[in-house]
Amino acid sequence: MVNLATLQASINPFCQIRSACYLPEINKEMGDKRSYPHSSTDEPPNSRLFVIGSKMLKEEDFRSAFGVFGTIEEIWVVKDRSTGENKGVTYIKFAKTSEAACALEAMNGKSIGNVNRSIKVMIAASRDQGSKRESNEEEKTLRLFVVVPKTMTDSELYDEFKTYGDIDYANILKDKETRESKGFAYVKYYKFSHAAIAFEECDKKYRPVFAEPRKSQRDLEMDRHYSAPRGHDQDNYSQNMPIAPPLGIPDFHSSGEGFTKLIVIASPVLNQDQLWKLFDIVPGLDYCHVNYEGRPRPTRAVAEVAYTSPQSAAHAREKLHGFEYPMGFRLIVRPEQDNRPNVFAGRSLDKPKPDILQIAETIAQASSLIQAAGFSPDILQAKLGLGNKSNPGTSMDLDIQCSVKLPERKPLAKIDDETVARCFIVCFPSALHNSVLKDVFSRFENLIDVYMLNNKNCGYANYSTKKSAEEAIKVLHGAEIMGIRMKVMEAQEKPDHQRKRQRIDSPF
DNA sequence: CGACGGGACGC
DNA sequence: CGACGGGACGC
Repeated sequence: MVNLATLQASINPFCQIRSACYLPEINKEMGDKRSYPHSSTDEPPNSRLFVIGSKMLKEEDFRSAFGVFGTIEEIWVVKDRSTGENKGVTYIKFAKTSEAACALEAMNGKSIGNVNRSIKVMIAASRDQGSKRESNEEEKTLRLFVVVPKTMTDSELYDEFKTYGDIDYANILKDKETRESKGFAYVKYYKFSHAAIAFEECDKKYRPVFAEPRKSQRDLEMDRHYSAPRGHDQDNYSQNMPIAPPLGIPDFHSSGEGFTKLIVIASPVLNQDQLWKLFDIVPGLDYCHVNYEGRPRPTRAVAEVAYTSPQSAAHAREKLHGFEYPMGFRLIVRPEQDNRPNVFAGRSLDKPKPDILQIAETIAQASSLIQAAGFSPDILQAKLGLGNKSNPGTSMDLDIQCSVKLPERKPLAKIDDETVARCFIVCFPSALHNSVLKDVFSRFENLIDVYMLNNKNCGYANYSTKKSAEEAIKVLHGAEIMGIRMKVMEAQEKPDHQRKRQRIDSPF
């Protein structure tokens, strides 16, 4: 038996228990589908429990034990169809996911009614999948998949969602090469009830869903076993890492042997001349050819960069791989042929780490480039670890070519600020890249997000203050940026049916 | 002259 | 041990 006190004690603080005032409603007649449209489905997700217990337990036993956690929509004690015998399993449908979560966490393993045996409480599998269980069951109740503004960082996401419970990790998905946000993220909690509260209470703009579980380790091993039976695996544990480490900038210390040609992945806003100047920092540049990939507008530049000696190529790779140029884009620099001769096996790499003199030299060499490209030298210094206090953002300013004078960049909006003003943006003849948009529109404070619609030349910039949107319009409307003509005007209100419900914080 | 985004994890 | 019933034209 459990009493209310033990229940309360076992319920976590993030889970709001329904008080007695809800009980009369619970006690009214059940099974009325018109008032509980979801009672026979699993909506909202993970709101239906599957309870294994004694065949002696009656509906009322479940009602009195589980009713305290919230609104029960239906209790179904399964009986044998022909004999009518209680089969010892029961479905309990709650109105809310968090209610089911609290009930599960509090009641699993407890005994109820007058039966001196513990019950087992699980999330009911959806009706169509029968009784078969996911290989890694728990994950589907702990992990949310959310849409996030492109301007959001991992730690902002973490801070935003930690208000609902203890977070295992909060990872924004990023392009493997450019490291730009893809605009969605996983947030994993340690407890189902925390994930459930986040699912229900977070701002609707995040469009949360419970994430589909990743393939289990066993499944992955099976796959590997049948496809590529090579070597040992190294990382199936990343899903359990607290916060994804920034992808290392691997292998800075490659030997100066084996390759003279590099493949460079870079921002599509860079032209061949800019890339040439950058790679020409390292003596021995032979040529630099650029192609642009991505339709309808380029999403990246792919350059073939060759040096006259392997030492130069290795040096360029070492200095420039992972370098953020421009803001938001890390260069990817790798040998054209990555199946290098295995010089690593024989001897250890005794090449020293770049020392302070080398770095200083690089900076000196870079200065002319920086001048030419319109960067400020202290940003590069900061980037290479010598720098002064300024610009903690560690990213470089873009070389924005603009027909009008742009203000300095300003802080973005606080992460939970609401959009109060929107600019409608039209680019002609083609859309500007995200990183350029972000740079330009963040010159007016409190930018929330800026984006172009898919395959269109128009988009929106969202601000949390009306003043900024107005200033952006005043400055940018009619301007020409990177050769693109801009129209920036006040956005019409969304049509009614697409307006998302937003929190209303204003007292008025 | 353009109007309302986006959804899956390195093998 | 242990996985899917019942209801059914009304206000």
